[in-house]
Amino acid sequence: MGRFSRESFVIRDKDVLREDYEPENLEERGEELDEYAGALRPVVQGWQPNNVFLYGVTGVGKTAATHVLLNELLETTDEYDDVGLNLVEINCTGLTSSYQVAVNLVNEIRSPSHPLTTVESPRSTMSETGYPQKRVFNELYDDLEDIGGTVLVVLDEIDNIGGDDDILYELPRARSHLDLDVKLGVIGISNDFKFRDNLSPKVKDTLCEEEVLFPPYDATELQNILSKRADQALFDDVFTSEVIPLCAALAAQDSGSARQALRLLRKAADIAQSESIDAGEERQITEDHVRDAKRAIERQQVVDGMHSLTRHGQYILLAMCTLTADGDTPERTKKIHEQYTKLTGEFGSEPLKRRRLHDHLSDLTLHGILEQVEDSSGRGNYNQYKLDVTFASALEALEDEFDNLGNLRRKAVRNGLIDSP
DNA sequence: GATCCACAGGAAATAGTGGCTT
DNA sequence: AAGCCACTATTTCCTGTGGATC
Repeated sequence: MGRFSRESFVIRDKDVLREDYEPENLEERGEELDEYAGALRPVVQGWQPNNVFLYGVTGVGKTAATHVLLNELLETTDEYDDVGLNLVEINCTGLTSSYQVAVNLVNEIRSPSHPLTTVESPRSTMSETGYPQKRVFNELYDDLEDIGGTVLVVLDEIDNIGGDDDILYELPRARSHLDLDVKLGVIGISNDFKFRDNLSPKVKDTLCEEEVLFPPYDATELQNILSKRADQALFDDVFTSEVIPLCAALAAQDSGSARQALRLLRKAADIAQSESIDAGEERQITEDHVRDAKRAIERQQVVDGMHSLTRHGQYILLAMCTLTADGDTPERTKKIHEQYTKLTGEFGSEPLKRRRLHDHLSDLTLHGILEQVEDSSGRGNYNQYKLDVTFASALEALEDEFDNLGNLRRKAVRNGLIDSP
């Protein structure tokens, strides 16, 4: 059997398990779809669209529901001459300000692949910074006016912009204020329930006309979703009867996210698949594969997180590792700062101030690399931190970034934290 | 019980980088 | 080239908190 055999044992169609795969029918979201569709109905009549806000944690079908409904809506409006429906959709991941969202909207409209780009006015895209904010909004209005008809602007993961909600104020304003010939609707999709509360009052009034809540899936719903997907993606009888309930249960406990559940199943299938190839015969997916998958996914996320740290983030993680090797964790921020300051000295770089260290530490905590621990000394509510990943994986990640960690590794071996290489 | 200590974390200012306009 | 503009990372300043201390 060759190393690159095309034979596939477990997986029939891997695409069906991919994160970006969107089924034509969305399971278990009947009520939400009805409510959502109701909010979009004015579009069919050619009326001013509602602004719609969708709330729910990641992986509960908000984006999928949007695509399902908007496709239906496009098909329906195609039947009528008097409604010209156009869509502009962007994902706001990584965009931290209204300014950036506006620039990305403009660029999306102008991107050559966008169906709304007209041949007559091939405007060039804007750079991400440099213009006054006013200018960017004006360009956006101009573009929207050129498109005309009914325009639905979909802002996925809009909570990324945090408190800076200018764009949400400006977009609805564009339709009434600039007497444009455009019927404009905004669809905002947020993973964060609190996002609504943080919006300024002027935005809340106009924008939150319709809201649809997407609750997390429970284990039963996840099982149903997974079964449907597994039927397509996997060969028959390649998994034991506990596999799907287990994936569903693990995901339901944690996030209620279908994305997470599918990720587990896919990874478990991957593992079983490569075992099968090694063995040269089919190996069923088992509970153990799912548990291995869970571990592998978590480890990968943390390792990715560690590699994307800034230089000082790495110093701080290194400081935490040395403290751990000395058996001193959990440790108060003060001691962490001392250790960190010593380390930066050794590497000939200036240490950050105390305040900034706090930010880095809570950042690392947020990414699951450190864990904040209750202070046991009885004194005040001070923060203490310890590694929330194995020492081995932290050291491994750090060794990719630093050269001289031999001492640290030896000390860790002496203290039984890791095995000798 | 008033005061102090040591820290957490918010808000605003600053520095450095890089693009845009005139 | 000068003067804007926005971004990110960081520093400075400051308020609040809860146990410790007097």
